[in-house]
Amino acid sequence: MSTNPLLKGTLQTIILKLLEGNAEMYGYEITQKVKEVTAGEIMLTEGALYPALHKLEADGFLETFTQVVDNRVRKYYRLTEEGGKEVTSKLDEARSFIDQLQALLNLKPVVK
Amino acid sequence: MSTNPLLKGTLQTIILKLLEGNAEMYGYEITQKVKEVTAGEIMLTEGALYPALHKLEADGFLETFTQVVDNRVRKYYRLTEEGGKEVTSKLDEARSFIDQLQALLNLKPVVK
DNA sequence: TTTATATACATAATTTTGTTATGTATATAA
DNA sequence: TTATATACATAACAAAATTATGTATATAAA
Repeated sequence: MSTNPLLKGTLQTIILKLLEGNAEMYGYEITQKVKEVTAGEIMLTEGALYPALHKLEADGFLETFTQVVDNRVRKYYRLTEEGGKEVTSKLDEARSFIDQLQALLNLKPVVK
Repeated sequence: MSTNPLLKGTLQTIILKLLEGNAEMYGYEITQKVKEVTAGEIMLTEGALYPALHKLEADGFLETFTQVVDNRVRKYYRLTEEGGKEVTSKLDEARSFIDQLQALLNLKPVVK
């Protein structure tokens, strides 16, 4: 898997948002979902994804449980209550940052 | 000065774009312009800005000249021809990334 | 007058957060 | 039996920030 350098700083937000819309997801599923939604343009690397999931769990934003499917272990993640609040907060930040960035780069779409 | 963690990866693009619209700018001027355009929400740190300018120059995208104003030295930067092409390329990347990110975060504004 | 703030540059130490590489293990299609 | 997909994890490394520090001048405030 390969990634975009612009991803920096947004990975946690992406994970949290996906888990807001999906109740529970496992790591590999997250990589596939991101690939699907972005038509293959954003591919999460495992070296970035798993440490990010571990950190979100350590921070109390995610909780986990495992399940064996086809003799393979899946580790499912879901939002904690704290995590639910964090989604809102991170989304606000992302929204604001995208606005400012578009202003700086003159990419602001003209509202008709 | 303080910054947004989301800035990661976009600083060079911001610098290049500002220099596309301004012919020549010096470092401090860039920090002020960014602050102004983003209503103080994005503040470039000197520890990020100056190394970024030096790198863009080393890469051949910017050229410099100095000027003394009020007994203080200013180092002006302007785009090289190579730099001009790089702006287009970086902007395309940024545009695409913002699109994908908005899709993932469900922030896509509804087109009316 | 001396102190804080603004202007103007630069760099070193550190931290964050990625990429790349490697490892383990099972299932399935070629 | 070999490659690819599924599924996790971590170590070595690199990029790109933050934070801290340093130099120096101009100007407004205490």
